[in-house]
Amino acid sequence: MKFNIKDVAKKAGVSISTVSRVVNESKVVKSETQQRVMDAIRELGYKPNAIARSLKIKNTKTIGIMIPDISNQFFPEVVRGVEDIANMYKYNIFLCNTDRDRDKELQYFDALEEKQVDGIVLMGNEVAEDLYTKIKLTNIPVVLIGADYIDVPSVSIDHVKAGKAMVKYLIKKGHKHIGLLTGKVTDPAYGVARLEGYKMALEEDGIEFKEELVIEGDLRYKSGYEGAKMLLDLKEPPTAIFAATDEMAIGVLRAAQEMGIKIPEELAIVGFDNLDISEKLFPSLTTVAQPMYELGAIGMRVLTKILNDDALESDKIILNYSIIERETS
Amino acid sequence: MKFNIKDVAKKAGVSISTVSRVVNESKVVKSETQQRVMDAIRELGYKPNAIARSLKIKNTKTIGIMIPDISNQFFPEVVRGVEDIANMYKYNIFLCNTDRDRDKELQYFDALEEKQVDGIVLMGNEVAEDLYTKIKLTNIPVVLIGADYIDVPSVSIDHVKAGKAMVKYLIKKGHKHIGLLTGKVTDPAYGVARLEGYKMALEEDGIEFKEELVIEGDLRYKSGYEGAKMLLDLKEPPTAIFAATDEMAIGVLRAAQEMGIKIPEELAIVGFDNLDISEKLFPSLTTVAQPMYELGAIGMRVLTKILNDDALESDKIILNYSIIERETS
DNA sequence: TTGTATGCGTTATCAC
DNA sequence: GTGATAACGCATACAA
Repeated sequence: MKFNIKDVAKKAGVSISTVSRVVNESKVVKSETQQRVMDAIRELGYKPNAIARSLKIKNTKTIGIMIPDISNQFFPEVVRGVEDIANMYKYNIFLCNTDRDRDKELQYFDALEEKQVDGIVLMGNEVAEDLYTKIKLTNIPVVLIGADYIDVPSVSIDHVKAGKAMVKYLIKKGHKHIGLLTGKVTDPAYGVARLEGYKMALEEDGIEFKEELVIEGDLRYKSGYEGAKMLLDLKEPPTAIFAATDEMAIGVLRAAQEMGIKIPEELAIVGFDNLDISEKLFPSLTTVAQPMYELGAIGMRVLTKILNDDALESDKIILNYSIIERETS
Repeated sequence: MKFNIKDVAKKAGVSISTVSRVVNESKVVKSETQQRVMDAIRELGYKPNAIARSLKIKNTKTIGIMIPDISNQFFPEVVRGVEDIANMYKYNIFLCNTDRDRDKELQYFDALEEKQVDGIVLMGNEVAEDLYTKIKLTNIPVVLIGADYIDVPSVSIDHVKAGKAMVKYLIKKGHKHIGLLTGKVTDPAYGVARLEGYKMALEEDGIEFKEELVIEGDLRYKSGYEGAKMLLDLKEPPTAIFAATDEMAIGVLRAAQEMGIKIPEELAIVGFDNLDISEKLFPSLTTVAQPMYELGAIGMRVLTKILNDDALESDKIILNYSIIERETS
């Protein structure tokens, strides 16, 4: 039922080397024998065994992608970017959901190494000590997406600048009392960067920073919803809320709408990421767009360059963000 | 920098068979030598080469999953289900986005075969002739998710019954003039099944079927939005719209809200799937829940059973749907 | 309990 | 142009 190169060789009356040559499109084979071999291949339904091939040639045309969770709306778009480019260069990709769990990360990393992937694209904002050690120890190229704080090729956006730009946009709109729903203060991109951008924008415009206007969440819907309720229950509630992710912003939107607050007249809401859904909501969400697909695609492109020993212009690629003004502001 | 079993053997002063035995946790090794070998492994940072192993033992602990598009909200949840179970059984998964493109499907299928995956999970409502031929020809087990119309193990829901149930729900709510936004009439699940269920429900309640109330779309947001506009522009617009997917329903919602139509007082909107976002909208969406995670998880579970030669109770597993009543109806 | 030797399906080097 | 043959890194039958 399943044939190998030997079977083909026998059937075509040639040696396995010749079969190998035609499979690998070597030019030296006489076109007549080539035809015979191709006939045999077709008749037997022969498929080369990529495992055997990989063992010999020491690459697998396979890469791994580690992300926190594919069911979080943010990541599918990135993965799609990776996959499209990977496919273009004939790579297959192993998908690994880590849930930001240290053990799972290490476990998957080991599995990817053992399966001899040619490269790994890594996503998730914090890279734990242990994982970083592994990255430095392995000879498998790793590229980081969405963050740039370790000594590894990466593609990301400038989160501080982006956050700051959004707050400045709000200020220009006349807001002086702006709530911030941020990520964990330990999360470099969605926690510290967002808060830093927020503070910088306020400071530049001489607006006082008020502790009670910033609430730490976990970037998900529920914490956006709950954070908004807290903010909106303040004696002096904000006139605008900046959520660290669109998902949180959707929670804010829902909370505000439940309370009968008019958007954007009584409350402006802005998010971060530009999820696919954000423009489909009513009212549609103002947000800072992260080029998610490009993050993935360019990340993978960088990886292919590394794998081809092509020169990289830079180890750290910074992509542009943009503020998308819609109906919630 | 990269060591193999031979290096470990030398370092530990044993043969490669012994190293192989401790790596594979064979019980026969004397605990003293086992310790020596483990020390050598640790010191060298040895990682077994899964490719070589696979070549020898003829399985790869790898499966492939083919879906139309990971960036369509429906699939990440399914993939997550697959991955969780796969991970539990120590499988890694190749992610393949086919875009419902025939060529891509064939291409990926070939690639998965060549890479010797142990099994394939297939999703997407139509299985093209060519692909089906390949499935029947290969000896790699394939399980189908979300559809059950070919001679392959599958897990899905009863789409006709589910569609019918939703329409009956609408009728019980007092609606007699119900619009249907369906998928392509060639799509077994989202096209024909939805229409069939709709017709059955109407018929049972003696409601006349009106051609102009059903519009064929492509299951995506835009076609929901546009379909809704057409329906709502009718001289006698429907009092309820049943969209074949939540994504379409979100388009309907947006269209209605733009037109200032009160939901659900003036128009009920119901969808299908129960996407994560659907309960977060305002108003939240009434829909029939497809157990997406379970579809994936159980599909993968079936695959592991096949791979272990465990008995399958049934080749065709039908999961339950449920109607989730929320604010749009 | 451990070691030797063979083969998994390829590619590539070297002859012819 | 083509064919033997030796790796690739491992698991395992068999011997010791």
